[in-house]
Amino acid sequence: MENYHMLFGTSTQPPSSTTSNSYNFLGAAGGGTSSSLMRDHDRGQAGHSGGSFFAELSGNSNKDGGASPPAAAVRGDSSAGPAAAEADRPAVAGKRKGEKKERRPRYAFQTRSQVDILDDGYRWRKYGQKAVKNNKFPRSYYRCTHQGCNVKKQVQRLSRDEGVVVTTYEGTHTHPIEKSNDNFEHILTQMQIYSGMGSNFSSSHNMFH
DNA sequence: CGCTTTTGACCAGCGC
DNA sequence: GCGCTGGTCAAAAGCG
Repeated sequence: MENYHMLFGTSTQPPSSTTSNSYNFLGAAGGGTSSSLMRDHDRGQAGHSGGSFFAELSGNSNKDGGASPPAAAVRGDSSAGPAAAEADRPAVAGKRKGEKKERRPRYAFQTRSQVDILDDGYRWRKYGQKAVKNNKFPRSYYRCTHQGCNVKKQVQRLSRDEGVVVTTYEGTHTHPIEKSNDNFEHILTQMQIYSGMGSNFSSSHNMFH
């Protein structure tokens, strides 16, 4: 798993190692103020234009900065649900406890694959699926089944390139991999990364070997 | 029998 | 203020 972590990076390591297409893990390095991550942005346009895809993924942990990010994220809490609703269903007010916005690094990368589910050695449980506006393919939400491991992952296939799957990891695993990541390593080799210039990525050649 | 997937509904943030 | 979009939950179904 070491390598895993290393690859994803921590952004601290500038990709100076090689100018050639390195992995496009958008490291976190948020500006502190958690701007809404890829909210509207061009999103679908991934095809061309500047390398940044997901723009900045939040992740900075500077809580000490004072300006704590809007904790509003935690839904639930009072939920202010009208009494009526309560009768029907306890609403979603499941988690009252604010998770504390622990720094949750996000790493996104793209792969060329026929299947959405890449076996990275961890066990994931799907907890949702939603159709996004610009993509005809739905986005799937996964969560690591390991207890205490809050890592989430979302997988989405680009409509413009059905062969491209965008995977976004959120958080870091606090437990060892269950399976040999040998397989995952293999996947890494096929990771495509096109940092924006269309010409470059094409060199990916097939991964079906 | 246990776990995973599926699916609809709900909720919060943002844009208009 | 309303509507849209995205993210999550939870109940039920499905599969090994």
